[in-house]
Amino acid sequence: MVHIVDDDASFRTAIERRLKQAGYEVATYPSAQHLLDRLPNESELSCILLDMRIPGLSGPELQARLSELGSTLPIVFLTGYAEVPTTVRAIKAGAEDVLTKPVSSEELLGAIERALAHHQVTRNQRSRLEAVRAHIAKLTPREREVFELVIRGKTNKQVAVVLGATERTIKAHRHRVMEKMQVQSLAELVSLAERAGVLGDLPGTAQAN
Amino acid sequence: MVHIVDDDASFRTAIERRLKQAGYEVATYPSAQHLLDRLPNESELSCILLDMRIPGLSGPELQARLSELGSTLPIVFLTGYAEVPTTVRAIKAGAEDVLTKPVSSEELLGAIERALAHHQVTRNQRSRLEAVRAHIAKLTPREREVFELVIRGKTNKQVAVVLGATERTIKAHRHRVMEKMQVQSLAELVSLAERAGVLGDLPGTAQAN
DNA sequence: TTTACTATTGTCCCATGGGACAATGCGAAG
DNA sequence: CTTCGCATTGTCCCATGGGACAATAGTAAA
Repeated sequence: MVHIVDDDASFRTAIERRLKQAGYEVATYPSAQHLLDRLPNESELSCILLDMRIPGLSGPELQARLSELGSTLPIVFLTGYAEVPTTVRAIKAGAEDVLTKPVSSEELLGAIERALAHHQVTRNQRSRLEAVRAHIAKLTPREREVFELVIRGKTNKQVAVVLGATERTIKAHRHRVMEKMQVQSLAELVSLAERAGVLGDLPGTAQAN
Repeated sequence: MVHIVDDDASFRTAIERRLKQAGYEVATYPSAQHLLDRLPNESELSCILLDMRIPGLSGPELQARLSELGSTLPIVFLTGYAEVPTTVRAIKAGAEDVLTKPVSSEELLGAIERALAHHQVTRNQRSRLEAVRAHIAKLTPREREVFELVIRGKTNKQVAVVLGATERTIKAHRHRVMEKMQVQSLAELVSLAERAGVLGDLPGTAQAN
């Protein structure tokens, strides 16, 4: 599935025809706002073919907006002019590719293939991450506190002191944490936390210049 | 410190003058090979100002070469022509920025500032990573095996079975692993392993399309 | 008010982790 | 041949983790 955003109707249909012929499903949008109004389903394998210069929200602006909304849809930009600074910003902001019009079918299809392949990977990573975060979200405030300390290597006793509770209590919370996070060992718990970005930077390795 | 690679001598000296005036130390190289011959010190805060088109190894080729060599020096490309595909590749390959000639002092100094700031961060991350890897490298083969299993949540008993040894033996190895890795808890050990990329992808979350 | 969730703490008991002290066997480097 | 690093295993003992069973109390929702 490819989402085409371009204000030029004849261009849209031309590209649409090319992509459909290549076996892709296509949805077209005359403006960024049209796409925002019908946000593509994140879970469907797809990418966005986005014109850099369009009336209303510009391509990069739409990219920023989607990013704010947490979208991971890969974006392939199309631009009529070879604007290096814009290209640099777009790629650094995560665009999959930037193509110049007129674009050959080879370039176009290649870029779209890469974008879709990339989306597939991203989507999987994302779903794992969200699964972990969902589990964390189900922890009660107290359990969350215990969690934070446990993954940093604190023993039950140490956690008990910090949180002003009995070791026995911490044991109970810890047990529920392991349960809710669906892990069998401390190692797994730390792995998940690390991958979910719960553990900030480790102290002690700071380095001035 | 800024390393300038450009085949045009007059351009080199012009830029050199501008940068020195802005307070930077400068080293110039007439070709990619000259820079490779005197590889800049990774530990010094610096960046490379690299012309895209130079005789011999091209800019992107030098970039690839440095990358292979494990360099993390940030690269700011300079190009006389607005080549979008090349720009895209350069940025995706990790270039800090791509500027078009003629370049304003504002652009140039801004890009260099960002590159140096980025290098500072990268360098710190890198030194931490290397410290961890250095520790791992000091493990004996057997200790390494124990390490791999322990960070995946295996108990001493389980490790013992897998490696065909007594639980007591594993305990001994494990003890030395904790010692050599300089950590006090399993949680820290897992954190380090995770950050060093020792733990591959977790099984069980695969997802087909 | 009754139910449900959360936080808290206890005791008993067993499994596991980890330190102390000690020893054996093997292969490589000197 | 001797020294050194590595792998191996033992016993004793204590600290810590974790399951089972049980209970109290406050708060918020139904």
